[in-house]
Amino acid sequence: MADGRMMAPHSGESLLFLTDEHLRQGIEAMFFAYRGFTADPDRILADMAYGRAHHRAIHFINRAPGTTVNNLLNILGVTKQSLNRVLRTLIADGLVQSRVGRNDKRERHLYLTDEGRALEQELSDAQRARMRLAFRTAGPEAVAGFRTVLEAMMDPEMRESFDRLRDSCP
Amino acid sequence: MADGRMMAPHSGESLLFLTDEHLRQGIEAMFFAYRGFTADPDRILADMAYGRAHHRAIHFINRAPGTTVNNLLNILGVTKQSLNRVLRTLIADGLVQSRVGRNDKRERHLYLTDEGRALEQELSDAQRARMRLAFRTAGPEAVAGFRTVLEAMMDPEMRESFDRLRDSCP
DNA sequence: TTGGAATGTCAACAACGCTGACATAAACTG
DNA sequence: CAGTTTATGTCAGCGTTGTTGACATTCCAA
Repeated sequence: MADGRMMAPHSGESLLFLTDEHLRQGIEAMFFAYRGFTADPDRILADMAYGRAHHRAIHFINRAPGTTVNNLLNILGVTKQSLNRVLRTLIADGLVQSRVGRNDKRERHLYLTDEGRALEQELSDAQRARMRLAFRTAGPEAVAGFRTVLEAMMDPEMRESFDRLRDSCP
Repeated sequence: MADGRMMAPHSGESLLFLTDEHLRQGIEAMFFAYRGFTADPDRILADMAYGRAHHRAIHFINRAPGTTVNNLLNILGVTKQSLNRVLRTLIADGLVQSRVGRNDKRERHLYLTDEGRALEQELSDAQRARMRLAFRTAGPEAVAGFRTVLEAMMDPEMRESFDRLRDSCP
């Protein structure tokens, strides 16, 4: 099977970081880091009737107010039925407002209410605090490398969503 | 609320990468990259009756053969009841073998069978291939930064698990 | 105007987190 | 050494969130 250790001699010292052992460490680092990444919002949400799916919806509605259900679907990469359940509770609880489209009445445009924005703030503050500490600890060059590798790890469509969101905010 | 933009003037140019906008990009990068990270194994597992939880169990049993249920629990960060359901199916399907402890008969030591090792190989090959491509695209310095930031993002206990696993393999 | 495509909603099911109750084995205590 | 406490693992049941299937509404094009 594809063994990184086998190819190192061909490629010289500069590719030693591609041994299977290094790749496995990268894989495990992703696993453990993602747990930390979601830990703080998860703790906040556990007290309410919400979960990680609600957080994601709230995050991206805040990021792109007026977005449609379909658009949100593509960003989140779940089925509309799954998203719909989450949106239903958020709307019922008054965190999200859904407005029928002006031009196309099939579409629903989504906005956070004041209450929704407040929860979004609370969640992002917690998540940003951890990210800020990690970034500060690691330093600017490490952060640049972090972002480069993450972008290279995305599927092309996700990469597009990511770039589009990035470009939409100055 | 904690606004990175507000603190930039205090800290000078070297901390500009800590603005809320940069942090949010880091957060979204984690989200999209993790989707890519799990996409390939998920595709393989979807055809079987297994999911991501089975992959994680198989991965760490392979990494530390003979580990106990309790030990696996601490690494995976789930409840033993949740892990037990996964292990039960893996044992029933002959991918994992569970042996009663010699010294302490309460413990169960876990090993992959040949069949289990085969699935592990298939899953890691897919995941490593993506990681290898990302690492190669990004280059060694970016990879170093990637690992530095991820380690800084972990909770201390996860960081310990990560280090212990890393040190256990030369 | 009618048939198909797009959008969103409702219903039911599977994977996988969780808590609670329990059996067994080990360890401690009087 | 008997009785209690602690540790480990198993079984049962529930909640969140993913899935597919069926359907209503709206738009658009033949």
